[in-house]
Amino acid sequence: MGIDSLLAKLNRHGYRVTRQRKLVLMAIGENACLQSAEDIYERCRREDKSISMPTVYRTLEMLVELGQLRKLNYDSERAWFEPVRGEHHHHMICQRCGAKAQISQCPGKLIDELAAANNFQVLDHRFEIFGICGSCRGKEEDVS
Amino acid sequence: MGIDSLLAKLNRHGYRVTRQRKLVLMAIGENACLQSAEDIYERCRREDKSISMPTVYRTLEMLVELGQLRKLNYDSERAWFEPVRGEHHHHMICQRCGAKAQISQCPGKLIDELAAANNFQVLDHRFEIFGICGSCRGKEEDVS
DNA sequence: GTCTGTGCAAACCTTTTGCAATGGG
DNA sequence: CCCATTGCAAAAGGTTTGCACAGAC
Repeated sequence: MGIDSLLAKLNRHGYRVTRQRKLVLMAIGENACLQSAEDIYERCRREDKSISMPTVYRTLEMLVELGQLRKLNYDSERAWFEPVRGEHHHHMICQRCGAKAQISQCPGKLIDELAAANNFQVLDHRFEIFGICGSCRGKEEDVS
Repeated sequence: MGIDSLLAKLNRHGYRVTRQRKLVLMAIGENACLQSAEDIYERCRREDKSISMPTVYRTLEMLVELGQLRKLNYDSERAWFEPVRGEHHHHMICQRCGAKAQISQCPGKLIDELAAANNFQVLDHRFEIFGICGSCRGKEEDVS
């Protein structure tokens, strides 16, 4: 979904289209991968120094509620956000360089089986792999 | 691993065996499922009111480093801890009542395939299912 | 006796909130 | 014009740290 259709969607839901909301949407759209609120704030400030952190957080919260943004908590440091678009996916996260690669495979079949077996209504799921990415492993070999 | 052998392990690693560390180990041992630092603190205080929150956190950190405790961050509220013992498992978490059921199935095969395909060295992984548990679904039906 | 571990208080850091001023429709 | 939205400053809340004292070995 492009920025314009997202802005139209805000409008349709009774939200006002402001300079700040456009900035946040652009910041998210530029980078398809996981970003922290701080990342998004910095990206917005490159365009307009007057935007504030509370506004970024409030906009992110709104987008999560509208189903346009996914919020992930996989470490205790901070929350991570990514646009909901394209294929469903998960992540492989490098603990050395912080690289976040998307993986299209999902243990969905396993989830369905578990849900059926336990009469559990699934609303969401998390699947992440942590370790050292190929690039960092290459560098390790160079050093040793 | 029982409390005594854990205390012996602390000793072997050069840590002193203190009243507070015994309390934390007992608190963790009593409850096999996920607990927050606050939960563990309260459980300790039932035995001894003098234990402090920083000590609980420092002990939890030590146990994570010793590989005796797993720390999970699946929400933005707080961290969750569980003893590392018994079978490897994941969790189904009820977003209504907070119940945390262990699930023995693990997408390990998928993880191995992805690691091999991407030259990724896997150090850890997360897999959680969120939704409404069977018990809460039952109550829902009663109301409607 | 030595040096690790503890409690207390305060700091930290991300995220949220109260409020008066701004600006979108 | 009205009221949603904003920026600022301050609060919140989980977690960590500095420091002097207590206690394990």
